[in-house]
Amino acid sequence: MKKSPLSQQTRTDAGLASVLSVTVGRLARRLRAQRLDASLSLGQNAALFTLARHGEMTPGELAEHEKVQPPSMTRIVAALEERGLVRRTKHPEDQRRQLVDLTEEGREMVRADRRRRQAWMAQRLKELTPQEKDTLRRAAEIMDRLTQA
Amino acid sequence: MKKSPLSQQTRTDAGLASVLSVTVGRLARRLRAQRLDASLSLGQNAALFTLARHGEMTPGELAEHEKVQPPSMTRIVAALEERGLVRRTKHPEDQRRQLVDLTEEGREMVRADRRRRQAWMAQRLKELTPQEKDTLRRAAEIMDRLTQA
DNA sequence: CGGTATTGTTAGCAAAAGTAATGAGTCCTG
DNA sequence: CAGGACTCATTACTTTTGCTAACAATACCG
Repeated sequence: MKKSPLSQQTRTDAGLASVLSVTVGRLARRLRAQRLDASLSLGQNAALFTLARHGEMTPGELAEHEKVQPPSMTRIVAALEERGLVRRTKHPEDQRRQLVDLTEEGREMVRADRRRRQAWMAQRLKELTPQEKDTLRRAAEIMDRLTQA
Repeated sequence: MKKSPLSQQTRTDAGLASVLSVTVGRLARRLRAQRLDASLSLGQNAALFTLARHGEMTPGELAEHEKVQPPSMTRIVAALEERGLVRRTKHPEDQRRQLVDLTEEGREMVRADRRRRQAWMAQRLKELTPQEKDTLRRAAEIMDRLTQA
């Protein structure tokens, strides 16, 4: 089995941290550039996605989850609301807070976005073996946990 | 074996594409925020890292590799040169081109950065099993290939 | 030679996220 | 039960980071 250049730098935790940082940064840029139609920004998509996965939550929780500062989330939510993709309701027990949730239109957008992303990534994914895709699947879960900690 | 919420969305290529996009975006933000001292931006680090890995190359090649446009790389290289981390020399056979390479100081910075990142990530990585770290290692290589395609 | 292509840079701009300050609402304590 | 401290979201402003377009210098080719 041929040793790839990368593997030589990932033996240590520090090496893995470096490689992962660089790779993740590059892939994030690539994904941003890929978003053909300027339909939704990456952040907007992420918020929508999170709501779809976890259900309604407050802007603050959403910001915490996405690892952005509250003002950034305010902007994201405002943009999504303007487009009718989310709805804001007052928190029943605390008038300071709000609850953000997807509208049916928002849910459809999540589905549409998933189809759209496939246009670029599916080409790449198609070239991967099932094992490699499985690796990515499991890595996504692990990275997800990393961001939470 | 308990089924995680994520796995339900990654059965299809499109689902995997979505999850990966969101997770990668979030982790990239997290990493950016993590860069404690304002030592180097993510992009600067990535360029440095690439030079450390592949040796000297022209700004254009570097831009191509990092998936940014040439003007962006101009700025990154200028910033690195100003700090004495890289050196620019004229290409021996083509006066238009330049060759960018690390200085010894740059090499030390790569090492220092690796140690610095470890401060945050090592905490997370420590909680992972060897198998999980291996998954990340292999995923990094796969994602690396994805960005090249 | 003279025109075209390529490489890198400069200039100007736009998107996205951050910090600091503000307003509204809640909670707690004296 | 009033006043002060705290919390959540927002507004205002700045920073970061990348882009496109236009340009200068060099190389290549007919």
